[in-house]
Amino acid sequence: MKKENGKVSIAVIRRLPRYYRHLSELRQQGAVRISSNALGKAMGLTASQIRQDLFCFGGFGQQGYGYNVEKLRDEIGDILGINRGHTAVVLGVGNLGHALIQNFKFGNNGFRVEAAFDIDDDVIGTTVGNIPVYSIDELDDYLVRHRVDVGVITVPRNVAPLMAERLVNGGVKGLWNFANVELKLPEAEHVVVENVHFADSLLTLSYMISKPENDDGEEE
Amino acid sequence: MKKENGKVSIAVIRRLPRYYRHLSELRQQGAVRISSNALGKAMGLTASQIRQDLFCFGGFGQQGYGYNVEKLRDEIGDILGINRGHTAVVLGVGNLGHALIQNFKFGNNGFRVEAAFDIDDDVIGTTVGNIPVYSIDELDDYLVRHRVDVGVITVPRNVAPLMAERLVNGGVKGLWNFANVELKLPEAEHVVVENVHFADSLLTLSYMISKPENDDGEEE
DNA sequence: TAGATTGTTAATCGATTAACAATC
DNA sequence: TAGATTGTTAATCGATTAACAATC
Repeated sequence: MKKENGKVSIAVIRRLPRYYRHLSELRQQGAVRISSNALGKAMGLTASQIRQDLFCFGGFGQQGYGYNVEKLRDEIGDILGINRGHTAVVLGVGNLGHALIQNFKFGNNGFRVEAAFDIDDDVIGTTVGNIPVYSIDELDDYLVRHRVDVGVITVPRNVAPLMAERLVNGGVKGLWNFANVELKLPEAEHVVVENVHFADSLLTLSYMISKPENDDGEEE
Repeated sequence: MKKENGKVSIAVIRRLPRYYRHLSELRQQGAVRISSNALGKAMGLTASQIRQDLFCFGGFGQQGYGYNVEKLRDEIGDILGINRGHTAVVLGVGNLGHALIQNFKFGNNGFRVEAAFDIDDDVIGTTVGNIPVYSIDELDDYLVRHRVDVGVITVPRNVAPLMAERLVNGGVKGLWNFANVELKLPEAEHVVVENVHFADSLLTLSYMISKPENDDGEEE
């Protein structure tokens, strides 16, 4: 029943986490089944798009019934790789690194953070939310001895490219980049970069609140 | 020469901050002119797309020459609303709110953060990076007395919707939402929400590093 | 069975790319 | 002038939406 042959477009992939989130909420609210129509209404998508998206991975529903909330959620979680025991390390335990380690639920997304690295002697040797903080000097050695899937980059932008390179050389599969630079990787290494560009996000918002020259509604 | 009539698509808009960032870097490196071809190569886009994107807003280049780096940067900054003196307040001075206020360069993106709000008595009355922290109880009153364009939501997800509502009722034009929920606003209020969903981002990365069943390259 | 809703193909729409005349 | 590169229209490609037979 599975398909998953033809490359799935990035647009579809980026909707999967949203499906997952909504289905998780529905499940918590005790919903057992949902139709593509109802899910679409809740998420602001067309039912057609949802069915088309899921069709990329095979059929998870049942005609005349709809989708089982829990089953669909779990299937999507599986597709997203939530059950693969992914590991991560955090580079840079400044404000942002700290915030991520302490507040962000890596576990909910299938990741285990196993170590953090910094240059600041004041934090090296401490733990942040149970995660040990090592000197950045130990990074390369650490990567040799541990399988790390993702490096989280929360260092200042000027050192980000260097850190990226070391992570890639150490064999990580992906970079989660919070530094406001486009990382160019050592070629041909086949490492995926996912950027979280705060500035781009805020500027997009800036554009959207700026558009109407006259601030009184009345458009379209 | 300007156009800007037909709705500009969201895909184009989300590329504008990237253009702005790249042009800023080029300018810093001393570049004076650039062709759509060279810019495209640097950014991983086609020259055609760049010209088409800019065409949405009118012509900023010169045939046979290309684009003046500084002029184009400034024009795009203008389009993005960087010179409108936007103001913002931050709701929630936990790890993330703290990190944003201290590390994120709001000013570079045309925003002035004027206040922060929290429920914790330990931070109320203090300042974080020169920004005063008020009690959340004072929010509504504050919004009456100050023009605030954007509310930055870094509170726990369970209180985020309530905060959003209060901000919207207080007259903000946009919400920059870091809480991992889809905010549904009081209808018809015409407020823009820009989400920064860490979880969605990480799960997308998770998908991309999970795909090949066999971990040895060999794809194409 | 009748009703509902999916899986899946076909039609439409929009975004990207190509092409080229205009012009610096 | 000749060369370069844009502005802008046309062609292509891909993503979304519509339609409907399959089937629970």
